[in-house]
Amino acid sequence: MIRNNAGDKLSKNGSRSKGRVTLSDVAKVVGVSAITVSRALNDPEKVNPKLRVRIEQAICELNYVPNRAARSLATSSTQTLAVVIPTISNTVFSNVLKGIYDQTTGHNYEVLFANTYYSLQNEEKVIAKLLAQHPDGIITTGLDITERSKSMLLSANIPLVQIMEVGTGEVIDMSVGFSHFDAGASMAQYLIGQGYRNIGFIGAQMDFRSQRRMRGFISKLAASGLETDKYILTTTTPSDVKLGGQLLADLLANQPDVDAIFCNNDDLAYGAIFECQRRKLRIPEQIAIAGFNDLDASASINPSLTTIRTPLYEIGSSAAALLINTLKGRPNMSKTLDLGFELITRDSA
Amino acid sequence: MIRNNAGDKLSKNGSRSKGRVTLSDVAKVVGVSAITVSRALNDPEKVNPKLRVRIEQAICELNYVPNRAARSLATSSTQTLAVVIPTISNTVFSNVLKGIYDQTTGHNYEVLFANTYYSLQNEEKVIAKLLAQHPDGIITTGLDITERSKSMLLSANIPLVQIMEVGTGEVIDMSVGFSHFDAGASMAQYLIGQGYRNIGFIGAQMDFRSQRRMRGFISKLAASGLETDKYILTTTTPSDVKLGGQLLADLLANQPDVDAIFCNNDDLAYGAIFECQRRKLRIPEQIAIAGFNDLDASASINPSLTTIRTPLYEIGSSAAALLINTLKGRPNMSKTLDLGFELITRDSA
DNA sequence: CAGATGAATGACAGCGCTAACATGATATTG
DNA sequence: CAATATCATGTTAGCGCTGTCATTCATCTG
Repeated sequence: MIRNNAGDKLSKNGSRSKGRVTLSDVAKVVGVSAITVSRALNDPEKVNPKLRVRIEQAICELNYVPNRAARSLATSSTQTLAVVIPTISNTVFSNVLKGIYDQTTGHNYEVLFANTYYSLQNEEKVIAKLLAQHPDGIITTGLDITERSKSMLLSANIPLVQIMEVGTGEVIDMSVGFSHFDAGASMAQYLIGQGYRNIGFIGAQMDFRSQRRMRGFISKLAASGLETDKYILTTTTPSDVKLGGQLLADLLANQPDVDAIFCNNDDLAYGAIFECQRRKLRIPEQIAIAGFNDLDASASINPSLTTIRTPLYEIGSSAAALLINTLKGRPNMSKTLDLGFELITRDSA
Repeated sequence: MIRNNAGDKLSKNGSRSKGRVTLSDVAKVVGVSAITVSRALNDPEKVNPKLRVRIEQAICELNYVPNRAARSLATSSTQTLAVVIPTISNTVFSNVLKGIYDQTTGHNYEVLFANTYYSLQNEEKVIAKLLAQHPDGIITTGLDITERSKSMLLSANIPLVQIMEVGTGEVIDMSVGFSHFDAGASMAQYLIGQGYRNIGFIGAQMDFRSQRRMRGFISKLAASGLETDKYILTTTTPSDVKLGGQLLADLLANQPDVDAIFCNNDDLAYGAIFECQRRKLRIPEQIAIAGFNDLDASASINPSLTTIRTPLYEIGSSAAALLINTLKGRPNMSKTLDLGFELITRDSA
C-alpha cells in the first residue's frame, strides 16, 4: 500500500481530515514553516535554492498534492473556467471545447463544462450549478438567454464570453463568433450565382443559430425573386446523418423539381448525399448539395462537399484567451470578435 | 448593476474577500445563525418549514451562490469526478464523456476532464493536475499506465475506474470496457467466414487498444493459415477520414490482390469507402470494407458499413455509476464490467 | 562602525463553510 | 408531574491554504 508511505511522520490530523498529506506535513518533514513550502510552490524564486530542493524532495517523497479547495478559499480564485454548450456529442462543440481546453492548458486553468441540450431552462440550471464552483470566468453559447440566466451571470461578477455568433442580440460582456445570417446569405448567393433556381433548405434541431442561417439564406433567395417557402423543410429533431437522408427524401417527395439544397450542417449533407447515391441522382448535375461547418469528412466524400468552414476551434481558443487576458488584467483589443467564415466550393454544388 | 443589490445589508468583509454574498450575509438578513442557513440548503427537512421559506427568499433576493471551495474544505469532498481521456475531438471519447456527464448530472457531481493526446507522459501531468482538485473519484482510459501515474492514483486514495478495455493488464481498482483483442478476432472470423482470403488491416494512431484489436485480428488470420503480414498497413498518425483513403491507396499500390480490409475505426473505413468509390472499385464484390465503433454515419453510407458496435456511451455511464455507487457506500456487483461488443453486418463486407 | 537595505523566513489570522457537540423549547410517557 | 425523548437552533472550532506584517540576519555604505 503506497498511501501515506511516510505516515508515521505525519501530523495527527483532526477527525475531519481524510488523512491526506498537507502543506504542514511537508513543512514538518523539512523543518520549516508551512508558508515557506507554500512559497516554494507558488513563488519559487522567493526561497533559498538549496531549501527549495529539499522541499521539492519532501513533496515528492510524501506524494504531496496541494489542495485547490483550500487555495481557492484563501485566494478567492479557483483557476477554473466554466463552459456552457448545447451538447458535447455534437462535433461542432467538441471542436470548440478542444480549442478552449488547449488554450487553458498551459495557463493553469481547469475547464468545467455543462450541456444545455439546447434548452434555455436547462441553461438556467447549469449556469447556477457552474457558478456554485465560483469559476474565474465563464463561456456560454449563443446570445439568446433568459433574464434569469443573465441576472445570475451579472451578479457573479466574472468575465463572460458568449460564443458562436456575433452581430445579433445584446452582448452581455464579450463575444466571439461569426454571423450565421451572413453565412446563410453567402451560401444562397453562391448557389444563385451557380445558376440554381429551385433552391431548398433542410434543417434539423433548428436552434437559434440554425434559424438565423436559414433566415440569411432565405433573405437572399427573396432578393433574387426566388421561391422562399416550398423548398424549405425543417424539423426540431436533433440532427444526424440518417435524418439528412430522410429530410431529402421527404423534400423530393413533395418538390421533385428542387435543384439545390443547403443543408443546415454537414451531417445532414452527408445523409443527403448518401440518399442521392441510393437514388442514383447525379450531384451536382441533377441536384446540388451544400453543407455547413466543413467537418473532417467533407473533403473526402463523393462528391466532395461544398460547405462553409466555420472557425470552431478558434472560437474556443479565442474565447478562452479573452477570459484569461481579462483575468490577468491585460486589456483586450475588442470586446467582440468576429472570426468570420469561409465558403469552400467543392464538387457537390 | 445587479451585483450586491443588497450590499448595504452585507457584512463588512475583510480585505481578502471579493465582496461576494456569503452564508452569514444570508443568515444576518434572516436573523438566524449561519449553520441554520447551511442546513436549509443541505438538509432542508431539519429546519422549520416557515423559516426555510424565509431563508430561501433571502437567498434568492441576495442572489447568494454557495462557495463550493469552502464547502469542499469543510467536508473534504469536492463532488467532482475527474476524467482522463486521450482527446475530446475523437467522437469515440465524446460519446464516452457524454455517458459520464449524463450519469453525474442528477447526482450532483461535476466533471473535470483532461486530454492526454495519447501520451503516457502527458497522462502523468494531467493526472497530477486533476488530483490537485481532489476529485472524489477518477476515470482514466486504458490499462497501460506508467508506474508514476499508478503511484499517484493509489496515494490519492479515491475510487478509480479504468475504462475502454478489459481482459488485459492489471486493473488497479475497477474497470469497464470490452476486449479489443476479441473484437478484432471476431471481425477476422466473420471475414474469413464470408470467404475472403487476402484479408488486410489498416490502422492509424495505433494506440494500445488499436494494437490489441490488430493482434486479435491477426491471430485469427494465422489460425486459418492466412497471410498475416503483407496486407497490414499502419501508421501512428492520428486517424481521420482522409487518411483512410490514403492508407487504402497505399495498400492497393503494393498489394492489389487484397480482397477485404478491416479498418481500425469507422473514420478510416469511410475514407476507404470514398476512395473505392473514386476508383470505381465495387464493394464488397471487388473489395470488402469493415470498420470499428459503429458511428452515426455507418448505417447511412453507401454501401452501409459492416462494423463492430462498441458500447461507448454505456462505458461512460457505467464507469460514472461505479464511482458514484462506491462513493455512496453502496457495494458494486463486480469490480470489472465487460460490456461486450456487437458485430453489425451490413453491405460493405 | 552605526545605520540602512534587502533577502529569507516565520507568526498569525482569516477565506466560507460544516462536523460535532451544546442548548433550549416542546412534546410524550408511565 | 418528573423524567425522557424529540425537535429546532446555536456555539465553537477547524478544514488547508495564503495575505499581511513582523522578524532575523547578512551585506552594504559613507
